[in-house]
Amino acid sequence: MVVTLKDIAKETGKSITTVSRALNDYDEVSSATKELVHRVASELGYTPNIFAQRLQKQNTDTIGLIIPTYGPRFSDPFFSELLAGVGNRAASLGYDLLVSTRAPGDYEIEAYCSMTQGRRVDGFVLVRTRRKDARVECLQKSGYPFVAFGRAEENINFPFVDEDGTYGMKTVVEHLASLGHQRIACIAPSSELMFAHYRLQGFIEGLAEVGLEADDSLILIGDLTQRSGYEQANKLLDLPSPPTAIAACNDLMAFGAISAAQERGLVVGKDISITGFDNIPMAEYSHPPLTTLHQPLYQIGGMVCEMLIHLIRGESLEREQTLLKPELIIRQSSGLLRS
Amino acid sequence: MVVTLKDIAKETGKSITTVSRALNDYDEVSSATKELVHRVASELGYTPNIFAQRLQKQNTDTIGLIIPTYGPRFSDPFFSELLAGVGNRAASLGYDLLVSTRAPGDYEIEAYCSMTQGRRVDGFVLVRTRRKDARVECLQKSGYPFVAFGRAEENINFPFVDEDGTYGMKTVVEHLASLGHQRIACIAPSSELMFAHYRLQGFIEGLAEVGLEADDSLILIGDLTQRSGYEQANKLLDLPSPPTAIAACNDLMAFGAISAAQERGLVVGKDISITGFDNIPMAEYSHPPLTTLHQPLYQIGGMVCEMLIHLIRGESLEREQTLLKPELIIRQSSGLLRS
DNA sequence: TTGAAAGCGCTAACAA
DNA sequence: TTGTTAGCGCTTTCAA
Repeated sequence: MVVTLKDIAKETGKSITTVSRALNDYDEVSSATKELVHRVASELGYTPNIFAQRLQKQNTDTIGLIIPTYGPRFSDPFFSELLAGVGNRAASLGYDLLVSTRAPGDYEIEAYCSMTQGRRVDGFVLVRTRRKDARVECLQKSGYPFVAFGRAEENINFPFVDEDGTYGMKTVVEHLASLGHQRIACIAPSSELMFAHYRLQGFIEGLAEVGLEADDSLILIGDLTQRSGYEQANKLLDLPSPPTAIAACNDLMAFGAISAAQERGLVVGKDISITGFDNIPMAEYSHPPLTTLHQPLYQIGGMVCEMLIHLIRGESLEREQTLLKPELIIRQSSGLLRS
Repeated sequence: MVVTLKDIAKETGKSITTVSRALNDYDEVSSATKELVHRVASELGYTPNIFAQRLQKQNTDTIGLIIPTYGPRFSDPFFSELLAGVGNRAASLGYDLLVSTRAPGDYEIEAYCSMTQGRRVDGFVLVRTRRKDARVECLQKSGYPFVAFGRAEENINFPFVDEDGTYGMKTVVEHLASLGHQRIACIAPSSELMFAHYRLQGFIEGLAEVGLEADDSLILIGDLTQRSGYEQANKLLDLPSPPTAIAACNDLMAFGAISAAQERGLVVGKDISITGFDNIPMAEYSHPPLTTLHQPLYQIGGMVCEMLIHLIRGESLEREQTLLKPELIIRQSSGLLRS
């Protein structure tokens, strides 16, 4: 039923070896034989058995991506776009993409172990690096190639693509300060997440650069969801002297903050300025449209994937580590301080 | 370097066969041998070579999921949650998940072909069925097991889980009518998508049931994105006699419609009612919180995945086809008609 | 330019 | 209860 090399060999009167060589376009095979073999192969509808190939070649032509799913109702537009970027690039380079979804924690590492020990994949794309990242340790120990979207702490070295969150948040603070804001709050995710660390650092440095004092009561921790943006913004707005601007560290939390402000009758962009980070497609059509920092997730996914495949193939990387400058997109959610 | 059965055989003095049988817990192996083999195996850090197993067993223990990515900036929270549901269930049942991302169209079918012809997966999860669905044809022809999230046209039969969109939209229309709305508009995706077809049908039937006339000028086509919700809502609001309520066929478009209304100074839930469908997590924390229909995507992903694995294992399904009743979640985006 | 034969690591039919 | 042997479909020496 399923066509194998053997069938083609029988049909053409050649040996299995010759057929294999012809199909793999070896130089030593005569062009007549090649043509014959190819014709018969396509007539019979031959497709190689990839497991036989993989067993023989001891590789998998597959890359692994383990998506950290926060919460039971995991629904982050961030990952859709990244996944599309990784997936499409992998396909175009002839690689399969094995995806696993795990909540961060113990079981997450098991997923990596089962993929590495079972040699199911040739390498990994690692997303959303963390300060003390067991995944990085695990992969470095196992010697598996991987490329991360995100950096680690200074002393740990690996190939990555990352956006310069520090720079990004600085430009946001600068922007808000230039609009006259002096009490600027920040809703940041736990600094356990490296990107959050860098963004928060940018927020603090940004304040210093424009000559504003950092006020700890204006820095709250969120969990990246719209809900937590809403909750933390409410806390900020309840302060005796509330901020006139809120810089959220991602768009989703910014949306939540906007809802909280609007619920109190504030006009966002006038009474209060709120900014995000990521520029997810929704940011353009929210009310008001969101001032945020653009992150080209689809492209980043592609870059990371391509770097990984180079690594897997033993090729050297043009750049081991890339830091992208996010672009500030000014929309109507930020505006002049009302005097 | 890599430990194989051979190594364990050498170490224990048993044959490769016995070792294999011991590790696979065959009855006929003496418990002493089993224990010995297991001990040595774990001492040596043995893990089976899955490709050898798959070559031998002629199966893959892998299921395929091809995500249709609409547009270059694919960012649909819908799929994140579904993916998590499928992925987690697959993992817990011992299956790998091979994901491919393709824009609907010609290349999409290629992805299915390469997965089927290469026998890379044991079966497929099919998402977002379409009226004339080349994927269904392709899979039915190839005889590959698959389970869909979504139905096809009446004459085509396959296992699926789906939400009853017709019922859902009827309850929405009923709800809006009970609030006094008479001019109710609908923003629906192209009826090419089966779920859109059912939802639109529910909208129309719902109008009839409450004794309202359907007005074609109040039914516009969107593409599921926030942007198109925004654009279509603007068209509706520009009508000489604009609707007092808009039922969008998904949450994202509802958000876009809300933005459009708010931009004109309308208070959503008072001056105009706007509803969605899906109840993505954002719906709860938007401004105003969105009246919508809940779809348990995570659970649906799990169900579909589990059904597929039953099918792959040749087990019979408890239910071949499941239709879920979506629950209406009433929030503040819908309210009494202003007189 | 081609073919025979070995082997990738595993499972399973058959024999002992 | 265990071992021998064959074979899954492929690639790759080695020899002709």
